[in-house]
Amino acid sequence: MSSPASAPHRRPRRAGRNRSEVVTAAVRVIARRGVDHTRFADVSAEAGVPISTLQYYFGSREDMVLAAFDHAWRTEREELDRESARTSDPWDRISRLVAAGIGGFTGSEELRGLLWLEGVRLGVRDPETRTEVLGDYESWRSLLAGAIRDGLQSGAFISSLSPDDAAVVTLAMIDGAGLPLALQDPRLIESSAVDLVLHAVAVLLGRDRVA
Amino acid sequence: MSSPASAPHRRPRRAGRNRSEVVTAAVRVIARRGVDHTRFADVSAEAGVPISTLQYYFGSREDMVLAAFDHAWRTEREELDRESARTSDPWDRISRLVAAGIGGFTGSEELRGLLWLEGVRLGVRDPETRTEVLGDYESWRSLLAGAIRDGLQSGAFISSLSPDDAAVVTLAMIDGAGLPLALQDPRLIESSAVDLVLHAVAVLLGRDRVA
Amino acid sequence: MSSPASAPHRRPRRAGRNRSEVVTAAVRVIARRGVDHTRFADVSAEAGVPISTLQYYFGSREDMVLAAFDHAWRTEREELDRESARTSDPWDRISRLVAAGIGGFTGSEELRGLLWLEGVRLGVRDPETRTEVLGDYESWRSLLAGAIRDGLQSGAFISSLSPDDAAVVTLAMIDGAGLPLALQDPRLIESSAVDLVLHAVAVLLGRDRVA
Amino acid sequence: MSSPASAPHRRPRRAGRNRSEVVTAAVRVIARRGVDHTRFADVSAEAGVPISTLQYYFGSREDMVLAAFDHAWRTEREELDRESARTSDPWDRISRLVAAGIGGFTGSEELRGLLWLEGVRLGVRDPETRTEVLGDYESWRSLLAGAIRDGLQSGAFISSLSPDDAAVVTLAMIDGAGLPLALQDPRLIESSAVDLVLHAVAVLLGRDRVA
DNA sequence: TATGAATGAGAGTTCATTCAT
DNA sequence: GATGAATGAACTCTCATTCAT
Repeated sequence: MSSPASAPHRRPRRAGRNRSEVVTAAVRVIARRGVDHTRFADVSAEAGVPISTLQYYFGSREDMVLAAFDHAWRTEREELDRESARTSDPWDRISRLVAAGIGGFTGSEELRGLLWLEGVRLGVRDPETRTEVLGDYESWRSLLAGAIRDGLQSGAFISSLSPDDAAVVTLAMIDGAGLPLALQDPRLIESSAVDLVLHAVAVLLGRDRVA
Repeated sequence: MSSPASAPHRRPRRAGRNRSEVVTAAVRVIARRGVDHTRFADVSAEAGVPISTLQYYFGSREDMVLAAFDHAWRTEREELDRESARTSDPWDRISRLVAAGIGGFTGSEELRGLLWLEGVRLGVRDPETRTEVLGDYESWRSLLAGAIRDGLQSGAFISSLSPDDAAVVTLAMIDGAGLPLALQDPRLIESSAVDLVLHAVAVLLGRDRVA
Repeated sequence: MSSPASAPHRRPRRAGRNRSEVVTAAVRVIARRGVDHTRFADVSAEAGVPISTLQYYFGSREDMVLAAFDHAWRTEREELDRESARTSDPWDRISRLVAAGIGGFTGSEELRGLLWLEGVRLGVRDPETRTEVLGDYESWRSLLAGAIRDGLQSGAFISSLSPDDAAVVTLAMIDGAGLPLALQDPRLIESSAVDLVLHAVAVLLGRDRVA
Repeated sequence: MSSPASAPHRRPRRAGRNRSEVVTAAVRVIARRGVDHTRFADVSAEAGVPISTLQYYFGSREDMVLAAFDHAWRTEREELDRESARTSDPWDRISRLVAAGIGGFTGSEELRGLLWLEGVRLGVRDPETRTEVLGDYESWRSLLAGAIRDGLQSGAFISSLSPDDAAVVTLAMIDGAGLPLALQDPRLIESSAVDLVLHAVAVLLGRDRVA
């Protein structure tokens, strides 16, 4: 393509770029079809590269799956940090996190919730994945706990629960409300689910004591 | 039930009895290995019957899985009803339900939580299963909502949430706390998880106002 | 059920009658689906009796097929004799036989031709069946040869072929025209096929020398 | 065809070549055992390649069968054209075609007749195959009709049948005589069958008026 | 005499993987 | 660095058959 002589790395990104495109394709397939129904052939079709190329990139099917999850966790963490950094107000931060968490479970384009579900399911049986999923839990909890701690210190919140415990419960509500949303439970639609959880969290944090 | 001493049929209704034993074997395998890794061979080994017998009983692998889930949902519902009927005190009933729900996710013998997780995962993609899972959600919610309503009427609880909404949130906490428990999250062990959720529910229902 | 002592044969025909109904059901299924696609299940459905009853009647699948063919050959022979006995005029007899033979290959209700084809196909590889099919050939040829011989003796026909050879050729034309008819060859429809073959046979027997 | 001494590809187009060898193996097995008894295992043994390779080549058993028939029809048509082009004399051409047609039904090495029979049997029930078999019929008939037309025009033949009709009848005799030959009918051995049919055709075409 | 329950054998299909370019 | 050809392993499914009643 260019300067074949002087460049020490002729196509430094080409391969890497293509590989990362393939990874995101794998992520999409896994979220849509589920880990156990993700075949090389599916990812091959989604990414537009031959099966043997996938194997060249990842080695085995299992390694492809792990690479996809690895990429997904990392991406999610970055997005989370970015999202929660957009405001300093504790309740605002919590609201954003709750909305983001529950939002991951709705809509046919949104694959985060499904991918998380696949991760949990895998983690229940596979120790390696488990560690990664628990890391994801920790990211969420620490962000939530941070906001809660700030609110308590500022006097905006009052709670008999420790910030960490409150974070655990809050995250539980996000996940526990997200799953029926993913199931299109007629009892829950996204907006009301977010409101409901936020209402409960507000009670928990003594934020509605004025009401 | 009781064969009157000299029954002409030595083994009463062999087929039906054996089939139901096989179903519970299938349930165990599904919970342990996951739906997608449940082979005829696995159930065959667990139940001690040849593969072809499984096919004779169920027709196809998929139908075997459905039969297993069907059995599991039905069983769970019966157990739930029995459990919640053991006391009339609203808070007691809620405590039992929370403990039962979260308890389903712990211990290697306990398969309910894992089976539920498989059901959710299936239901996300399969409409038929989805209906059944949502039915399960309804069972839980109606029991919880009933207890909450009783408590509100008796004045034991005070809440700005409707009984139905409070039930939704409570169930979300059970499920959302159950999953990390199934992942053996070091942050949660069973007893503390139950206490934590109960504490949060108590706050939600204005039960700790005296405390 | 009744007089268990004196009657030497309690239900002398019941079984036999049902068995023969089942045989004709098997014949229909074989003609429709082909020998190799005829399952116990198909005959069971067609005859309305359980599979195990078929096995009780015939022993094995193969024996069921043989019984069906046996019945079919016998029936065909009787019909042939009856058909050709209905007239003494040689050409009339030939016409009837040609029309009957070719007619067996047309229409969705007519299964004779298909059954014969199955028989041939089986006979090519199975000596036992082969003998039966060749017997069927003999029946046709002797009827045809008889008519031809009569015609030659009466001076109605003139041919350089022996009656036996002429019969062989005539039967070949019947079968050879029947197959494309069974294939719904647009080039052949039943009436024209019969006319065409009869025309050729007439030429062969010097019957159109006046024309 | 000829590799120019030092070709960089040691084995030229391995895939294509081997595949076509496998197809002919499939043709042999089908003719010998019949379509419905042709298993992957049989062709695998005959061709000396693993079953999975057959599936890689053809996709499914059914497609393998179709590929085999496709190959066989094409081959037969080419052979027919070649055979009939070897002489310009109408009667010679007819003789060759009759002999070739009937010859396909005799001898244990000769598989054409058996394959044709399988095709007919399949075509009776499967529309796709039917079209191909009827195409085969057309090839034969057009060659025969061409020779007959030539003979009529040259005055060598005289017939009250149109060339097309005469061709239909001639082909019927070939097939109708071929089947009992395939059944090893003691009444017919190859040479006499060919002579007999040729005699009949000669009469039909008014060729023996001199005799 | 007739039938339901249970099972073994045999076959096709999917899919990851290995190998050679 | 990337890809097509080929293959073995694992699994489901169909179906005839055996057994007991």
